[in-house]
Amino acid sequence: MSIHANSPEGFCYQCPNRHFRFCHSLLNSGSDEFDAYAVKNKTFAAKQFLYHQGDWNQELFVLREGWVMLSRVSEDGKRQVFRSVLPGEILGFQQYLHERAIYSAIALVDSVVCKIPNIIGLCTTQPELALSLASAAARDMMLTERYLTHISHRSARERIVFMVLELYHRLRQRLLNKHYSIHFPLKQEDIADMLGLTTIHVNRTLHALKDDGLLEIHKHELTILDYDALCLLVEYEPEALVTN
Amino acid sequence: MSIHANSPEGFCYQCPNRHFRFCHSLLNSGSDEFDAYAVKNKTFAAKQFLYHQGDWNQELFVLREGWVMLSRVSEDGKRQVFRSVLPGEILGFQQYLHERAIYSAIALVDSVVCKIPNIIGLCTTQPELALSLASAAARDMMLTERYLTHISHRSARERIVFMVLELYHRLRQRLLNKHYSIHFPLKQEDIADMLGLTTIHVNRTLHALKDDGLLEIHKHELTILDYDALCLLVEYEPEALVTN
DNA sequence: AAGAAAAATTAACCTAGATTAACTTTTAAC
DNA sequence: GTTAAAAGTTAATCTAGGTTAATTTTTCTT
Repeated sequence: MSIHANSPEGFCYQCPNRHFRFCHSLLNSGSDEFDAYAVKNKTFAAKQFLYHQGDWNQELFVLREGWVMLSRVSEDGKRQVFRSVLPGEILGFQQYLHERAIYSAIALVDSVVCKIPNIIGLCTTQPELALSLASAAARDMMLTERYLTHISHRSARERIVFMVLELYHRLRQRLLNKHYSIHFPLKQEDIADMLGLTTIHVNRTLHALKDDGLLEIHKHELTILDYDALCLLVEYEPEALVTN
Repeated sequence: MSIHANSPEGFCYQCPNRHFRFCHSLLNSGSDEFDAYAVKNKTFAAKQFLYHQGDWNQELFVLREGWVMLSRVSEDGKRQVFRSVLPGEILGFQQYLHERAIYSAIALVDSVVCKIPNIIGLCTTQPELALSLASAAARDMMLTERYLTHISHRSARERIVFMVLELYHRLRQRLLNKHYSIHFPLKQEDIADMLGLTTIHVNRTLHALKDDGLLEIHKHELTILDYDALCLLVEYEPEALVTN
């Protein structure tokens, strides 16, 4: 007997992400096929890996709370950080194409993820769910394409500003900002590996940005000091960030 | 009365892409809901735009033959080339998220595209189709993420070699190579705008690659002269390129 | 609270690739 | 087949960001 996930007994009932498209699709399926009790939620401590590159992992996760970073270490030891996964976003879908994960997922802060069992099976009976999966994939695609644009053609300063603005807006969509501040667990080395810079140059540039009164990172807290100036600097269009 | 798309009368019947996942899903739906005659195929001459950035376009295309390039011009006039769309690949799904196209699609050679009408409606009744759409999105995502890795952390030479190897493998999957050669319509300026380099430096680097006996571009034909050396140079793993 | 490890910072120097400016070859148009 | 425009080529100079190396600060451990 399955309990409807929308009922107060359901684990999803009080989840702040329940209105985002993918969760919404899961919960509001016409039938009772989706059982919120079947969602195994799991807590990962900071610095714990959800999975490693090369793992044979076939699970789809939704990040309920926390901050997960996707990165890959290449043969020559260099590390590429792909992107951050923020609350309400999906991870692990890539493995349905490759049998093995091409990157590792690490929790940067204590995080809670929901493992969605048998997503393919659910999609088979719920086309709307499959479409929201496609939609989530397309959104991630867009984020990544935007990164590519802003990273391959821009200066170090612009790269950093772009990254900051994007994370800020994604968190603000989830109401996870405090005015112009966000909790920011990325180390300078993470920023460097994400943007293709050296930690030394990231450090230099962050200081310059602070001196110019644009933004500041202090004790894992990032504060935007001059929002308009930052948007102007990188032609940032917040509206391009669709909600999912 | 709809004619089953798999029948010899169907436009798809003799399409070389019919076995790729998305087309396969369209054609092999249990029902007769998908009518291959409903597919409007359209020819675009070289240099013609399929759509422009900013267009309000809600159509999903499959590229039947040719070569389409996705690019965007930013406020300051710089152009970013996102990627090439090759035969059998999908384009236009991005617009289901944004109402407007964030980039332009231009045919680099004479191209034929199939416009899939009412894809959302079809997905509603055919979950398998929605899943293959999600799968295609995830594949494109992976291509783009791979680009990101290989572009943001690598030298000009490595960037170019990576791009070449990837295009070569994608075309080879479609049997569109001639031994180690492919038809290559990208101009040096396109390569530069794709990789975040200047045309001058692309030129220099291409000459160096030719002098080193690695690869050669001549009259829109690209020839890989030393496949193994190229793969070694960028740690290229062809198997990472899933078929879709 | 002390010690060790991780992260951030600073400075000196160096190189890959940008910039500027011609010039040549190829392609397209009439 | 001529001409104009586009694409490709070459060289000289310059700079953003990399490299190396050392120091300081912060964060974990016990």
